[in-house]
Amino acid sequence: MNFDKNFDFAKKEENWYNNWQENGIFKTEMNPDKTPYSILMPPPNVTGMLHFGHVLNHTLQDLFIRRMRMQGKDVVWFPGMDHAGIATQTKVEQKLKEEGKTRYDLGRDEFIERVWDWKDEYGGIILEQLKRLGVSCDWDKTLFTMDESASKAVEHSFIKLYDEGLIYKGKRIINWSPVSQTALSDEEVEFKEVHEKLYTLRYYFEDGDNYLKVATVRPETIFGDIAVAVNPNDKRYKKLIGQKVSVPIVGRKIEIIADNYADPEFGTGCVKITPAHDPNDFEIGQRHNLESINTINPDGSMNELAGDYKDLDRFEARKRIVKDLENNELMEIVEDYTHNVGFSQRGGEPIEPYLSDQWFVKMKPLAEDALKIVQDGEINFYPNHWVKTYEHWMNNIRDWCISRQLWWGHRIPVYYTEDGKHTAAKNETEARQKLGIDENVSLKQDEDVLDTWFSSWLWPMTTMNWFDDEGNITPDNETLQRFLPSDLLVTGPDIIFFWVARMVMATNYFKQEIPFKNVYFTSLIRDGQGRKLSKSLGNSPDPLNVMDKYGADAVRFTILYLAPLGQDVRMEVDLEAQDIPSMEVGRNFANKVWNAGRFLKMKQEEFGKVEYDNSTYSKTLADKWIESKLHKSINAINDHLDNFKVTEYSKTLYDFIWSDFCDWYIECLKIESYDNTEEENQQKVAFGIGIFNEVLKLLHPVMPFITEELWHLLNNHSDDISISQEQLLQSTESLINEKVVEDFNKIINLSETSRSLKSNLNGISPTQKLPINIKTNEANATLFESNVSIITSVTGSLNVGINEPFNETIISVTSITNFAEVNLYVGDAIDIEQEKDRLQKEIDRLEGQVKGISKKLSNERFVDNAPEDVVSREKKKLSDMSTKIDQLKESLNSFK
RNA sequence: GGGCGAUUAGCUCAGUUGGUUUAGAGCAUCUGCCUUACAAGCAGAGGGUCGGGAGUUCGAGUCUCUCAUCGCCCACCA
Repeated sequence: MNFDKNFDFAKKEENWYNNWQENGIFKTEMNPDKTPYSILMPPPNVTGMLHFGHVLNHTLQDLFIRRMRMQGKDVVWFPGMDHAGIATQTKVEQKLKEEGKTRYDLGRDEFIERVWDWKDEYGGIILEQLKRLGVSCDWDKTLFTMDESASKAVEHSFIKLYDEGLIYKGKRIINWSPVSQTALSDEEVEFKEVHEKLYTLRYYFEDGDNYLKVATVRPETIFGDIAVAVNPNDKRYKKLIGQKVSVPIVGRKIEIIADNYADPEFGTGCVKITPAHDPNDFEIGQRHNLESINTINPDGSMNELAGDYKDLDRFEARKRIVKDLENNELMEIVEDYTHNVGFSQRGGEPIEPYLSDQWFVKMKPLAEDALKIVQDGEINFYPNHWVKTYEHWMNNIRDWCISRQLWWGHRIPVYYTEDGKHTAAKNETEARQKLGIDENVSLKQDEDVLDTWFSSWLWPMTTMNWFDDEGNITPDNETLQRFLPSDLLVTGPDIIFFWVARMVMATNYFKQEIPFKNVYFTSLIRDGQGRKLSKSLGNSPDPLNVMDKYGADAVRFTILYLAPLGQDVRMEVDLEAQDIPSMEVGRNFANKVWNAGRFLKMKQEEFGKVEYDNSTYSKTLADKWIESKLHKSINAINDHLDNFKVTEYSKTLYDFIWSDFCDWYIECLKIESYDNTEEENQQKVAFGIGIFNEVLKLLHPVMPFITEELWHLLNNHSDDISISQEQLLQSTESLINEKVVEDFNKIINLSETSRSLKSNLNGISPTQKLPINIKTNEANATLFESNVSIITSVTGSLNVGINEPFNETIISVTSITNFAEVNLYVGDAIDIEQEKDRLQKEIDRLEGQVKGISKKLSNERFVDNAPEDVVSREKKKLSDMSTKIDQLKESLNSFK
């Protein structure tokens, strides 16, 4: 037999993936006779590397896509890649730095060319890594967010929003990254608690004797001070309003103004107002018509207005100023102070609130519909509690800063005349038309590019050919018509605002559609200490190493098995070994499946391969039982996946295959084959393989490789077809036979009872075969007689008597089940006192329970209020237990 | 400050609308097995006052309130 003892995943997984691609197994069909099903794949960053978040994410998506394909749906799953503005530009700039150059040395056009070169050479490694995982998307449809079609979509939507008044340019306080030297959106800033100092400074009045105490954490911004605010109701300062004080060191005179923003309870109740460096101060400045003085350069150093401190980094400047204030007795007090400061989510550098001209999207009008869509249940979130987070964001939405001071990205399609007139347009010609100027007037395009998410929010449309490859709008094309909205989006809750919410807005605004019907928010994967697995923490092994060790199937299975809906997953990691030991769950399971297949193949070769013929073969109890179990499992699987309960789906498969199919069905097949003719055995094995083929299909969506291999080995299929083209078995209610299940459970129960009896006896080896006798009613007796060889084998008995007269001459031990009394004839090798003790304990335990149930039943309120079936169940329990107690007492007495 | 989620065996987690004797599984532990698909396996065993308290109910791991601890998100008063 050409069948290795273990599945050679290292070789086979790669072979099968190549095979699938060569044979176009994942090609989009566009078959109008089938029901459409689509999943919107989140595009990874072009700079990205595979991490366990991707593994979970794409395993889930692939599970649903493969399953739907096997349910006869016309599936659409398109991969893509995000140009990742800042990340990519930073990568290339770092490379240039090694050559001793900056992007300014190259100029814009040449720099962008270099980025494209970089992209061609290093970009998109992650897409190759995803193939290792086995994802079955249509690679021919891969879209890059900088491709012509996607870029035209960006341009089109910008112009439309601009024309309709939803995009505007304004001078605002934005989040500035001094490292990347660009603006960031609010979502890209993370607040962290920091321990700093609170400095109380002296702002002297014009008399030169008295001073106002003003607290600040940023003394370096005094150069931008324009006023001091006090609360109008603060009695201490009421009469000072309108007076002037001088800024320490600087000496400039500023006015004391009244504003409710000043909290009398905090600090001294006086706030210095620096509109260019604080969002709240900016608003106060607007209210009071104050000037804004910017004293910091884009790189975070002080500018010429900071006098002696010019060119110092703002933090260095702070230290010096503090010292100088102290030396000049301008410092009242320095206290420890803990507060929150914004950091760049990407680079981790402190963010500078910075006054500058930027482009914004007006979000309120877009948010109204987007909120309603989710509240009305047009889009379902799994788990549902994320709706609250979504609502909160939508209700408190702020305008989105979309301009970035970068070169890599979609350049803002706005053209300016020299005198400052501007409009958004596809090109200069269109701009001239819109501005009503003639072609001699020179135009300049905006220098900035758009936030990467500005192309991402169009993804549901751009991936479906909203614009074609030549850049023409094709809103009525077949893909969009049939597959928008997508059926499912699988993503992490960390990008609910960045992406999910904005896609709802954009798709609704531009296409009057919802982008997707269901959103599955994945678990977060954490290490043994509960920390998120992340590159920056360096606490994550490379998934590729883990797959090398356990196989992609095992990793896929384990991660679904361990990742419940809405709960984070903790996995112990071994960084040194680049290992996640819990992956053994999947590996062991894969091995189990493999060996079940191996056994069936062995039997097939032993007896000869035939077609299963249900007219000649008569099914045994075990056959009917496994069929019932299979169809029940199919129902359970459907139910779980309809509700996105993937953990339960994988547990159902695991238990069915391991406990039912391997532990019981295969064992029965072995035993039954001893008494069969060869023809019967051929049919029996063909039947068993028939069941196993259905199992493989059910398992294929989560373990695509091993199931493909086994399906081919057992059925001798040629390599150009795939199990993924097969149809999943539908459950047939008539094959679910509860009587059969009940009967078979009795056999299982007999087995467990006698094994347990035996292994708890001193002096008897568990492998020793002994005679047993089963006392039971007539119906059960018939059942057991017709399955006596199975019972003999699974109970490990020498022989099995059914309702034979009790042989009192041989010492026996007894166990009482709900339907039978099992006597194990042990001879005199056992410790009788120990056995008596065991029986007495069992009697005591049961009597305790009988007492409880009797009490319950004598409670009138229980009998009157509880439903009838509950009461009768309790009554039956009571009588069953009493019978058991009697039987146990009887066997106890037999020792006396 | 506001919101969300968690707390069940040594560890990681199940536990469906309250009602099945003894609250389940995997891992780990202990005992015994190389039984001819699988030692990545098989058989058996031990281990839990379901975070604390109160309440509703005939009946609570499950519903309500409260407290505690942990995690996450949002806001950001110098």
